[in-house]
Order: sequence, then C-alpha cells, then structure tokens
Amino acid sequence: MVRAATIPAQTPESDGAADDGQAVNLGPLHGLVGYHLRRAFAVLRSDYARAVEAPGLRQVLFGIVSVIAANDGINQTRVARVLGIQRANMVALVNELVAMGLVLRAVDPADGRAFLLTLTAAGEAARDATLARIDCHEQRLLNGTTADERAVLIGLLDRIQANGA
Amino acid sequence: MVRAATIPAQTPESDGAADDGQAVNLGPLHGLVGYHLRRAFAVLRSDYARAVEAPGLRQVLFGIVSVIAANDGINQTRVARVLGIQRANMVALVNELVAMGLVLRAVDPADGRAFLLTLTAAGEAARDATLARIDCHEQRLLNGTTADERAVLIGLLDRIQANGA
DNA sequence: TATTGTTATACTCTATAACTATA
DNA sequence: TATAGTTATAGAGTATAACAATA
Repeated sequence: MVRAATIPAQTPESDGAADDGQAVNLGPLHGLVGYHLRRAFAVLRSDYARAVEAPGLRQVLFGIVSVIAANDGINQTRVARVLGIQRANMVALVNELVAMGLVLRAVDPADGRAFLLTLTAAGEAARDATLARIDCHEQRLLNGTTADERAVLIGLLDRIQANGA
Repeated sequence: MVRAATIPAQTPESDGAADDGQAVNLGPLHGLVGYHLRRAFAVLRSDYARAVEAPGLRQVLFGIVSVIAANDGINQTRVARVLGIQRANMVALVNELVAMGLVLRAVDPADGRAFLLTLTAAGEAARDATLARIDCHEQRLLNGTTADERAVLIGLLDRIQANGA
C-alpha cells in the first residue's frame, strides 16, 4: 500500500501518492469525506492487524470483550445492538470467544431464550493486553495530533454516525 | 443497526445505544479513535450502498473512474497505487468497468506490459451521475457540520493515513 | 533482474432469509 | 405475535503467492 508521504508538490488540486515524482490528480475524491474516511480506515485496519493482532484480539472481538467487561452479564443481542453487529454474525464471534476461553455464556435465569455473557479471568487479561497494544498503535497513527484534535475527530465521526439514520 | 441517537443520559463514561432506556457502557472504546473510525465508516458504507449504488458506482469503482478521468491514459498499476488497491485485486475491478463499457483498456505503445486506461463517454456519464448522488449522501451524513469542520476532519483523516507507514 | 498484469486462493466482514425455542 | 439465538448463504474487500510476458 502506498501512502501520501512522498508527494512532490501537493496542491489542493493535485494530490495522491507518487513513486516516480509525477503527481496523480485525485479529481473529486480530493474533497470527499467518504474517500478520506475509507483510506484512513484502511490504514488503521492494516496497522491494527500488524501491531495489535497476534497475540491481540481483532477489532470486532475487542469491542465485544470491552462491552462485556463494562457491562457484566449483558446479553448477546444487546452487545450486538450497541456495537452495530448483526445478531446472525454475533453467533460465530461469541463462539470464537467462548472457544478461546475468554467469555462465559450462561442461560439467563429470568429468560430462557437469552444468554448472559461474562468475561473469564483469561478474558480480562486478553482485554488488558489488547488495550495496551491498541494504545501504542493509536499513538503511532495519531502522531502529530493533539488531544484536542483527537477529541474533535471523535466528535465529528460520532456526528456522521448519528446522521446515519 | 442501532445508532447512538436515543441515548438517555450521555456522559463521558456511559455511552452507546439503548433501546429499553438503559445505557450500555462502552468502556475503553469510548476514547479510542479506531472504534469511532470503524463505526463511522460502517455508517458511511451502509448509507452509500443505500443512497448511491444502483444506479451509482460502488465506492472503489468510483475512485478508479475518478482517477482515470483526472489522469487520462494512466496505467492500471499506477491507479492501484494511488488508491491503495492491490494490483491483484485491481484486475477484476477494471474488468468490471470494461465490461460495463465505462473504461477502455489499451496496450501502452511505449511499454508492452502496461495498459493505458481511458474513460468512455458512458464512463464520464457514470462518474458524473455517481458524483451527484455522492454529494447528496455526504450532505446528509455531514448534516450539522460546517465546511470548516469538514476540512478539519479530512485533514485529521489524512494525518492518520500519512502516519500509516 | 524488475515490473505489469494475471490467476488462484483464503480470510474477514457484512447482509439477508428462514428456522427453533422461548416469551 | 414477538424476541433470542441460530443456521445457511452470498457478496464484497482485502491479502499473499506464484506465474507469463515484457522491460
């Protein structure tokens, strides 16, 4: 993957990565939030895979584990809803966590259909270890930004999420 | 997918969507840029699929078409590099555009290995039509943000991209 | 030897429909 | 009838390795 690191003469009109010294015009992509969001997320995902996974948890799994940790005994569908995961896709993910010994699944005594999820000690350890690696990884990707800028970024991303009715 | 629209009492510690009036704690996810980037991109992708695609082009294809339009006769690998697409994955994408009659693929007279890519008239039309739909879609997702804020957002996303060495 | 385009392949994420068992 | 969990399946994106043709 090539980054926009060696851009020869970056102007509002001419952008993008170049290898031979010739700039490539991005056209309308230059001003589209969607394009930049897509690229930034791709970089984040790639760096996450390299720097956090093995032995850390994948981004989805870390999300699930985090929500369970912060809401002990929460049920599966509720976790899925908070994280925007389809119930159907949740099954394999929770299976994975249970198989790894990180999560316990118990029938809700108050509702025979529901499963209450809890972290095991190994689950807490995996969450902590992954979080430490994530902190490193975010620090690197956000290098050159202030805490204020990160807060602004999160706020703007949240607004996009909120507008996605 | 549930959004953070009906949060009962959003505090820095308690966040996330709720359906029955009970807030769910996101734990460490709350302050992680990666989490918010992931969710915002998911919303964007979903809204893009709903509002732009059919008859508009997919986000990847629109990117390719935009770069070809702005750099007539550019070769395939160069487009892939600018957009962060693997050469191997580029093949099927260009095949798709050629099959749709939007792109012409011609052997570079100066280099028998390379293909020069050009838009057809239909390609230009598809690009324009897709762009119009994208403008609508971005307007909706960025509702409530100023032009300045959008510029800040793009700048911060670009910085993440640049840090992804 | 390096590069362009290619094939094959595999994994993850996502989305939908339909089933079961409980409520 | 509505909901929790499940199964099956399909599509899209992404990643790597290896090959042919050309430079």
